[in-house]
Amino acid sequence: MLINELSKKTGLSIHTIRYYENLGMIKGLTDEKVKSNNYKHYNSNTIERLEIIIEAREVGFSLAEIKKILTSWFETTDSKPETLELFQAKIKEIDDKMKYFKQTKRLLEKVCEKIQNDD
Amino acid sequence: MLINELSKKTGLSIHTIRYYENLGMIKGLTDEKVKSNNYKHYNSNTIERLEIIIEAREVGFSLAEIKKILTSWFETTDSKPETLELFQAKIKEIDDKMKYFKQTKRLLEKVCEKIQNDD
DNA sequence: TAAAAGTATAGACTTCGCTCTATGCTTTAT
DNA sequence: ATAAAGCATAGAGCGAAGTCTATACTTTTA
Repeated sequence: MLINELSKKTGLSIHTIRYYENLGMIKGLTDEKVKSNNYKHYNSNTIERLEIIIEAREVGFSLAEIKKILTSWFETTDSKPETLELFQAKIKEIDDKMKYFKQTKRLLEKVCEKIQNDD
Repeated sequence: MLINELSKKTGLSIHTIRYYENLGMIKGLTDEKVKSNNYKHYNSNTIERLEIIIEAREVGFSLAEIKKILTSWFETTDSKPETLELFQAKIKEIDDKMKYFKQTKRLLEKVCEKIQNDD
């Protein structure tokens, strides 16, 4: 599929997809058989990768961090202990953030109660 | 307490604290009795506010949004329905983000398993 | 009393993550 | 065959959230 279809399937703008491609987070391939253009083709793996990007950026991970996650998940075969440690640290980060989420949610709920009781 | 102490108690840099003060998210008071300087004094309420800021920015809320939360929590007495709706929407946002958190956490756990099994 | 450290204000600079514009080539539609 | 739409690259611009620097005054310390 070409970039337009990819954009529609993921909900990301064409500009954003190209931005991620420039950062090396996804990769389209130009069809060797067609030499008249250099249009890039994307496959279902690209969609998978973009969905992971969307999820992880919601969590607040930087694009650089997300790139590492993608590499370890899709490309790397070696099992470096430091990579393992990195991701274990990320899991801990998520758990920590969950705490902030729960606290902030509770605060917002209290704010709502306060507003409703001020009638 | 002066800004240096506030910085140490919250872990935020003096620059960041001043930045938040310029945005109107916190407010220090100059001691009227001391006219020779205009040093600002902060109290425990400022610490509370900064702790809320730290929590909520982890959640991904913008400083403008956080400012609204602070105002509703500490200052406002009126109960506008649109404010209530705003915060209810924010609570929903948090719930949605929680889903992404769980998915990303699961992915990271799988990445860790993959690394460990590749031995 | 002189030096060092703390405080305030203003504004420049930086990074991140887009977003948009210009230009030019290719393909599709009429 | 011409116009419209799609694709690519390069680079400019932007808003958010800091971060840093310069300058000047005040307070503390030696």
